[in-house]
Amino acid sequence: MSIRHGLLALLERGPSNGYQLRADFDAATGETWPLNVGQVYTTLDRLERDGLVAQDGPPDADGRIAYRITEAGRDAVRAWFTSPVPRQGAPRDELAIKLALAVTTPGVDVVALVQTQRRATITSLQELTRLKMRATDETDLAWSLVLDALVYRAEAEVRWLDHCETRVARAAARRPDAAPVTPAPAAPADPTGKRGRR
Amino acid sequence: MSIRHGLLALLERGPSNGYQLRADFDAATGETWPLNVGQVYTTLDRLERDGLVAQDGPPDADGRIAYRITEAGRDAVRAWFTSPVPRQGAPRDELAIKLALAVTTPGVDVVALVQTQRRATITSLQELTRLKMRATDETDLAWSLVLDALVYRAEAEVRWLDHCETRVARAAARRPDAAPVTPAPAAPADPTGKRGRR
DNA sequence: CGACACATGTAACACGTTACATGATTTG
DNA sequence: CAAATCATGTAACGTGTTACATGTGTCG
Repeated sequence: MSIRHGLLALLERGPSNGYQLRADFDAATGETWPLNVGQVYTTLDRLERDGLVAQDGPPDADGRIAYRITEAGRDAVRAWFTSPVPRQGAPRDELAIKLALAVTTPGVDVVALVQTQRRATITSLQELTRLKMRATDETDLAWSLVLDALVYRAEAEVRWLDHCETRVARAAARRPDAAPVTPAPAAPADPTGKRGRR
Repeated sequence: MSIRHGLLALLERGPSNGYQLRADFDAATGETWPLNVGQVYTTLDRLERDGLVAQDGPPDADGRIAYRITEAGRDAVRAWFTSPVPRQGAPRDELAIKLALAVTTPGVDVVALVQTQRRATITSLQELTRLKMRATDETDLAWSLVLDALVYRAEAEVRWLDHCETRVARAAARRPDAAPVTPAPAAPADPTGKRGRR
């Protein structure tokens, strides 16, 4: 839904066409999440269908089709900007899920997993600081803030990974667990199941 | 893709059926991202189509259809657990996009936006600490780690929001900008900057 | 009996991605 | 001329969400 709202917000700055909107969107987020052009057109169609934007006259001499935001669209933008992003609507965190399953799956080297991820996150963190040198406050506040968001998140991820490592180590110490590597043949797996957790 | 891999990982612990898998998935993540049952069945179909799982015999007396993981599926799980989650494949951060567009859209009260979001994040942070009291290391390590991930992320978000506020204020001070807000009824403007937290 | 948990599935829809197709204009 | 850029669009596919339909078994 970020694209919908993003395009709407861009259109509040004045009528524009799909190609231009895409460029503006990419510029605003510093090409962090590049936007496919086709996506822009389909999204514009849906926005028009929902009455949030309207074509601003016929295509011009160069074939450009300008869209303008409607009153309903303006309301939607206002609502978007004045309401917080819902916390429970947050997308699934792949890394968190992976770790949650790793610690409950026998034969997974959780420590190695954490280490690998940590290295990857640190690397992207370095990449981010390299990018940040090019986006100073002056030139592009928006992009700079987006980069900061990624940095803050990555840093939190590293801290969380370290936290996980100590927690896992502590849990492993508490009860000397099974063999740390995958044994080749499969487990028997109790067909009488029926009872789950909870 | 987290669901695919999640179900695969659960199946590596032994054959199971859709209903049970859903319960296990929810249990592993502490009902943080509840999984729709129907989704499980369609995902199992796709996994079977791709040769990563296979039906483990005919339905039993109670109508249960057990699936088991195949060798290819085992490879996929191993690959998932041994490779880091790609940083550039990260989903769009709605909050970051919103703020990036807010600072480049005239007539948006960025400070108010930040404050509103901050309050919401703090609230969900409190909710999380409340939940954490129920998930101690002993009872459920996986859930506890997931909650920690959310906490770390939320804390980072708060820090980032504070960071944004000062950055925006500094930028606004540097160049006295256009009309600050849509003049709704009682907008107490507050040119002193709303400084106070942290 | 009626309600509820168990268990499987389908249909409709929204969103996103990739890839391709079509033209007009510019430029080396 | 050939290639790149501008600009619009369509098709196919994967994934996710919600809602509904169906049937069995259990229990108060």
